Amino acid sequence: MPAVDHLVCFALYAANRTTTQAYRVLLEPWNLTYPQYIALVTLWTDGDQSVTSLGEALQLDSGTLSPMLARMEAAGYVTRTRRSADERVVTVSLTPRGTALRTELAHVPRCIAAGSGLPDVDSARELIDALHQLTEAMKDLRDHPEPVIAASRAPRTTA
Amino acid sequence: MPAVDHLVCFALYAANRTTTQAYRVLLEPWNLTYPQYIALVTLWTDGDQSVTSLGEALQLDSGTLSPMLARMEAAGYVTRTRRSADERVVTVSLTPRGTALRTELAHVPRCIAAGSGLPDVDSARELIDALHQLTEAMKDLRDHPEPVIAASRAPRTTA
DNA sequence: CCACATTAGGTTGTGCACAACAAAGTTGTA
DNA sequence: TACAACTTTGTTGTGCACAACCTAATGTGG
Repeated sequence: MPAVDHLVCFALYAANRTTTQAYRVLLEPWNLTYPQYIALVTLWTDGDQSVTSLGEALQLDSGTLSPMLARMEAAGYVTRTRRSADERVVTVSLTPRGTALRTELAHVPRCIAAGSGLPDVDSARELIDALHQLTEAMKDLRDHPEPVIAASRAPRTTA
Repeated sequence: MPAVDHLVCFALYAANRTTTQAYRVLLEPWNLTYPQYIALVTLWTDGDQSVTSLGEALQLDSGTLSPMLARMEAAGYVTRTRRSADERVVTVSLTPRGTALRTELAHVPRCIAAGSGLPDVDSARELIDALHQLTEAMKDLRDHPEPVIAASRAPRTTA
């Protein structure tokens, strides 16, 4: 077994890429990527909204979203219009075609859920909770990096 | 709470990016990225090896590794030499500088482990196992995509 | 030996991520 | 009303990921 397989970070990294690959197979007929799909899920569920709002939901910044939304607009799934009340804000709206995808892609979450190997909703929620906790812990670490003490003897786990 | 937060796939996606961001803070002084770091971990642990072997360990293909290893060679951390016995094979070897990083970066896994919020080695292993199982399930799905049956009523979980 | 398939690695093109920066609009305040 | 500070979005440059393709080297059957 490769050395990195003992690290939480690598298990996360590998699982994320493999999941993205599974989505790729499902989404390819619509020329959609996984990040584009979750943007659509957000728009379907929470409705048309600003770039910033979408970025907060997906935890992505404008450097990622601007080109991605431009591609989705070119594909005819969304439109981008500046609000007259505040010309800084761009509202991302679903087109009829983008709205129709909600029905066309209804099999996607079913395929993923059925193929996930997770036996029920509770085990899925447990995994989600564990990942959310890890995310929050890593945000702390990212935003408050402890000064490196060379001689530190922190408790040892294998993250 | 954003709609996508109920999906296993998004929890995975967000946790992976946030973990990478935490590593970025730790690795930035050495101009290393997270994928470069796990390549080094593999070389430190399993020794010099071919590009293919490294790709199997990290689950990455030559399209990703070739440019990355070229950057690591330019940084002076590894060398790439063709084997005389089989000129197709390139051996990736640690330079003295690359080997020295193992000591210099010894704080990195400690910082991540201490900041991960995982209380002990057992809980880390549980999470790793759950992620490995998910990875294998997603590999199955990726490699054997079931033909989409529009009327399928698969058991519902929220993956 | 020769034609062919196979294998290893590299190249090209597209799409995220993200840091750093730029530009335009809005707001608070002197 | 000026004008500096702030907000929102977009742009640029770098580095993964990965599909598709290419080349060189090796192996294999005839």
